[in-house]
Formats: sequence, C-alpha cells, structure tokens
Amino acid sequence: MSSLSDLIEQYLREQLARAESIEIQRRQLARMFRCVPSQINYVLETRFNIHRGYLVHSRRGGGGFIRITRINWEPHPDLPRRLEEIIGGEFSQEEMDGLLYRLVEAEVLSENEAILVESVIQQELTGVSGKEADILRARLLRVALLTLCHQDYSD
Amino acid sequence: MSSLSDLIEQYLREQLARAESIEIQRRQLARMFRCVPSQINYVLETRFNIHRGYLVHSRRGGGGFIRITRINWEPHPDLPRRLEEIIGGEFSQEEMDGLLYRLVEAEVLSENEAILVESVIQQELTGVSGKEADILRARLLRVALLTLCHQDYSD
DNA sequence: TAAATTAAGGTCAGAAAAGGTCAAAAATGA
DNA sequence: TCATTTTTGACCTTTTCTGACCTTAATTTA
Repeated sequence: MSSLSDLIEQYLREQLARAESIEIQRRQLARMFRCVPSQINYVLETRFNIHRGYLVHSRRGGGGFIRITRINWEPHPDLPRRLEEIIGGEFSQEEMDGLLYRLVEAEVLSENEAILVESVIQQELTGVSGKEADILRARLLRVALLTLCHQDYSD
Repeated sequence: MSSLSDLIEQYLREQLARAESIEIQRRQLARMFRCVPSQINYVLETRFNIHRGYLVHSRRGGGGFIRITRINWEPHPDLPRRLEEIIGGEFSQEEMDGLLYRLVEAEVLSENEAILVESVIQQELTGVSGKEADILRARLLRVALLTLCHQDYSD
C-alpha cells in the first residue's frame, strides 16, 4: 500500500482541497519526493486526469509550470469516465441518438441542449460518411458533452 | 508562472486596460525590466499578436516608438456564425490559444471554460499532428464553442 | 545640402530553462 | 506465475532569454 505515487497524489490532493487550482514545478516536486521528474507525469496521468475530475495544463520553457484544476462535476461525478467508456472510438448516428435520449431522461441534459448537440454535430459531419463519420462523431460528441457537463460555479 | 515575459505582458496589459492604444520606447522598457531590448520584441510577438487582438506598429530612428493597439471585439449579434467564419477549415494551436484568450477578454467565456475547452480538445488530439490535427482541431473547437455559446439561450 | 553621426528599433541564431514522451526495468498482487 | 502498476532514465520539444549584427530616421556638421 501507499506507493510513492500515492504519496504524491495525497500531497497534491491536500493542496487542491484548499484551492480550486494549484501550480507546481515538476522539477521541484520531483526533488521534494526524491524521484525522477517523469514520475510526476505518471501521477498526473493516472490520478489527475479528466475522468477523475481534474484538468492539467502546463507550460514548458523558462518559468514553466504545471497547473492542476479541480472541476466541479457535482451532479454526476463519474459522468466523464462513463461517457468515454460508452462512446469509445467509434459511435454511430443511432447510438448517439440513443445516448442523447438517455441523457435527457436522466436530466443530465435539457432537451434543448440535446437538440443543440445533435444539430451542431450533424452540421459538422456533412460530407463525411461511413466509418470515418463514426470516428469523427465519437470525438465531437465527447468534446460537446464534456464541455456541456462542466458546471461552472466559480467566478 | 511569472517569467520575465509574463511580468512585461502584465505591465503592458495594465496600460492597455486604461487606453485603447499605448506608445512605448523599447530601450526604456528594457531598462525598466533590466533586460535586453529584444526581449521586448519577444513579448510583443508572443503576447500582443493579431490572434490575441492586438496590432503593433513601430518607427525606428530618433524619436522612435512602438505603438500597441487593442482591437476591440465588436459585440456581434450573431456570435455563432462569427465563430464559424473565424475558425474555418483548419485552426492551429496558436490560433486557438489566441481565440480563447480573446473570448475570455470579451467575457464570452469564463477562464475556467476556456481552460476546459483547451484541455478537452488537447486530450482528444493526442496522437494526431500536422495538418490533420489542424483540421480536427477546427471541428472540435467549433463544436465546443457552439455548444457553450448556445447554452445561454436554452431554457 | 550632402555626408556623417546618433538614436532609435529589428532580426536571428544559439544558449538556457523548463516540461514531455516512451520503453524498459522493477515491484506488486491476484 | 503472470498481468498490471510503478519507477527510472535517455532523449525530445517548447518557451524564454541574450547578444551580435542590421536597418531606418532624425540631427548635426562640413
């Protein structure tokens, strides 16, 4: 139990409990835990990804940093993970209709939002068909739903 | 955060918050921040370019100056259509950063929304590069922004 | 007035300072 | 055992910063 990754995760969570967003320096954090810098990336990838409700943003070069932002997914905490599981790499028109219907039923989306997502994606898919369309649809739907489901309570 | 470039950017933005256009002297600004003059050019190129909504005009020789002008985002009645025009068929990472920056400036998006959009799209683009990435980025960004922008009109 | 001088700003390549990627090795646990 | 997770390190990319050298415009001087 409690590998180094767990300890780093715990440390970052403590920081994030006090602020919605924190900024770290990869090198410095790595020194602090006496590990190689890429270990920090591993922790970020496995513990602070979008499924778990975190956004990671970074900048290289002098004055570089890594910013971790906690997202408020309050109403449906595991929605992002489930969406990715459900949508996967390809998604047909019928599957999308079914999913949007269910999301409206579950009151995750309003009917207007579902209609909007449908029409915007439809528009974007004009001229594309077959497997290519299914791949593109999966990507577009993921982006649309993740964007919509972000409850922005801040500011 | 806060590299020297960030500090210079911050200083100039404060000036530009009070006036639509400002004039600076490269040498004097460089002395003020204890850096080499070309550092000022770097800040102008990376932070005050056209994508971010600024125009830079300069004159050499005695009495030379650099003028930075903020281009105001006209509150266009039909933002969605406008976005489609701006984004077009391909959109680079740099262009996206600039557009998101401007949308936050114009208070069309909150900072969190911009971070979310960028992060989700970045996630979706892993493994894709070059022209293919620019095409896909344009599509994803359109869907994300149109989805967000229409949200206000529903219910 | 033409040339020389001075006073700006511009360009570009390279060094420095971050963070990123990926695959292999090591550890873990079912 | 053997599949999964963690850890490591070699190598890569991006961003910032610096300095040498270039161009342009105004001013001074012959």
